[in-house]
Amino acid sequence: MAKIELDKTDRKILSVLQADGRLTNQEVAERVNLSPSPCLRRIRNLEQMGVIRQYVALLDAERIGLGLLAYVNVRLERHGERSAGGGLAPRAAFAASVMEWPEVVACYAMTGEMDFLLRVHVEDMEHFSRFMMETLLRHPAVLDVKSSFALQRIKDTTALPLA
Amino acid sequence: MAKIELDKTDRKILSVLQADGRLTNQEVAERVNLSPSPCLRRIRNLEQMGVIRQYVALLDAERIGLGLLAYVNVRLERHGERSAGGGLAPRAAFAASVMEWPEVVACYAMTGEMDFLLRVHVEDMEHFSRFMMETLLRHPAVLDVKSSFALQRIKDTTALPLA
DNA sequence: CGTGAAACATTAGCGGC
DNA sequence: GCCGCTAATGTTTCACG
Repeated sequence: MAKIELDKTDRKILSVLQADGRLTNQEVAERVNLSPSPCLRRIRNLEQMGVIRQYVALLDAERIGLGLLAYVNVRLERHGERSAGGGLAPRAAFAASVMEWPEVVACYAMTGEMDFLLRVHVEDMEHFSRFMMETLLRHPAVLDVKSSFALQRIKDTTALPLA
Repeated sequence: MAKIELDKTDRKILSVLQADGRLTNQEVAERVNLSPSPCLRRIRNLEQMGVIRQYVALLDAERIGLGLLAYVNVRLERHGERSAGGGLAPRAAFAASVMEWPEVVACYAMTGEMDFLLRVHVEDMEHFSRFMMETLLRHPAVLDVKSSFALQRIKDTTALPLA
């Protein structure tokens, strides 16, 4: 959880791996002007410290049939921060449900009037509508929602700035 | 851009690589019950078709010192959808600027009252404030903005649902 | 940090279902 | 068409200087 100090070489390595996570260690080593073994030691260290969280393949949403991207603001019921009946508080119950819904790829608790912001990938508006009616709006913790739909992707990168 | 047909094996491969993008071809092959060569051919094919867009390393924002995540709604000036002076229209000018700002990791044009939704990673509130005052609000295309800050990450995955 | 060598992975060609 | 074998080439990953 704490911030970790990174030297220039570490940052170069991270920048290279943020752009291509499948580079061979040899290629990374070349690009950061190191020989393979110290480079590998640094990479393993960055993995160990949790600076590198994961390696993943990124898919093209449209090519796998997910043509609609929505951001949904959710407001929860206010009553029962501690449930009387022994159930979960609304926030915990909602968080648990979100983990189960595959179309919700991201969910953050936020400041402001809305409690949560969801990123939702679905095939089309019909599927979105079904998800709303049959799942999200039926959830007992949900008070109301406001949805917006992506018209155009200007930029979307997983690469964080390494100042 | 078009949707691509995937059989069960392709979907298994994608699901495995979305969870770990550095698996060796041999390991992928084992998990999908294929021998290495057809598995590799399928993976290369999925890359070629653009279903797999990219392989990346995901970093932990906090551990590299980015402790604050904001979502910023931006509304643009309405006048001059085509600029008289030969400059870019506000939307195009704004999009071009967004590409240059490293703290903005995502930007979508959206339906609704706000024109754009930005995801912004910064060190702390002071840096956010500086980014607002000195960069975003100074941009000639920007009319006004509304910011919300992430209090808690419930879920955030790059893995898309493979229905 | 760099070198070298063993273990392991990738990938093209070819034959079979 | 798609699968699986084999064999050459390239990569990873140590112990050690």
